[in-house]
Amino acid sequence: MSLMATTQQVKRRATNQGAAVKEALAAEDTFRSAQDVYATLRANGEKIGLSTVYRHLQIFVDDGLADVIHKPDGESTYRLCGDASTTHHHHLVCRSCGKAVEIEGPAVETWADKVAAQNGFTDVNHTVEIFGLCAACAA
Amino acid sequence: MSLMATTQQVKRRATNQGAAVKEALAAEDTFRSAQDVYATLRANGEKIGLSTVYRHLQIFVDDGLADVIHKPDGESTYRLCGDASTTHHHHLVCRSCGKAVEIEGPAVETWADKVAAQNGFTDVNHTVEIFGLCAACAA
DNA sequence: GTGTTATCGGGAATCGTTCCCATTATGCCA
DNA sequence: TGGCATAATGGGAACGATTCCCGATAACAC
Repeated sequence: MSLMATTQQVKRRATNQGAAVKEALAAEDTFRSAQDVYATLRANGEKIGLSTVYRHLQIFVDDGLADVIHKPDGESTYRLCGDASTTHHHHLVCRSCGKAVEIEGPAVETWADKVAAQNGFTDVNHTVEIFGLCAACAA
Repeated sequence: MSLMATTQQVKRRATNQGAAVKEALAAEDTFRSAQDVYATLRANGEKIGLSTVYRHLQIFVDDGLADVIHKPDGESTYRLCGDASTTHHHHLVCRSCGKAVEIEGPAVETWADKVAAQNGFTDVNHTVEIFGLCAACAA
């Protein structure tokens, strides 16, 4: 994103399901799919529907509480990332286990904006994700 | 990609359909979805099935003739990019019309590899796509 | 030509995600 | 504290992109 970084939170109701989803995400520092989170919650005996999981994940993203990564296979994965005030950053993600490390690359940001401007592009944003095998999974 | 840059082409049969798909892609310098290409071909009276379009697009990717971009909405889009020997590059893509400009950022490549190495990640690759509105679409 | 076999294509199947809507539960106010 | 307005829920249907299956078709070699 580049414009509208407001992230204005709308009033929302506190529900068990919402808390459960957040908790599930908070439990791991990996990017997890909606289906995955749903399965985990159900396995824990949580009473929640798939729609609700999707709903909350999207809300977290809208509120700037979570980041999304679209895996090459098309699946969307989510991960809580600090709070809404955290600066823009990217991720180094393990292809195998999903574990992610937040990284920053100021140079990339400016480079992206410059290149876009040179080509007459406006309203620019970019995606930069680095995939690899973490030390643990390499074994 | 970082390893396996071999791009070994298997012997393939020359078919009208394969040629048609390549032609359709070659006609525009924009990233286009399989559905889009299929619709265009059918509109042109081409006799081809959707499966075949997907098949050839995937073949182009495997042979290193085309690049893929997974749009945020999950749709995959394809574009012919020089030939297999072309160097690794990224794209500046118009969110609206799909028009793409090939860009290079040597600094980004080295930065990505360095960051990954520092965190113990191996077998690294990365995706860098810049989205924006091209001058034409901004109007 | 003829035969072998890669390729085609249409429809069924899959998969992630969104939509719909009657039911439930939260938060506010009296 | 009780009751109400309405946000949130969830299960199943709907959807769109992609893949799979497999009998029919067409390339290429001899």
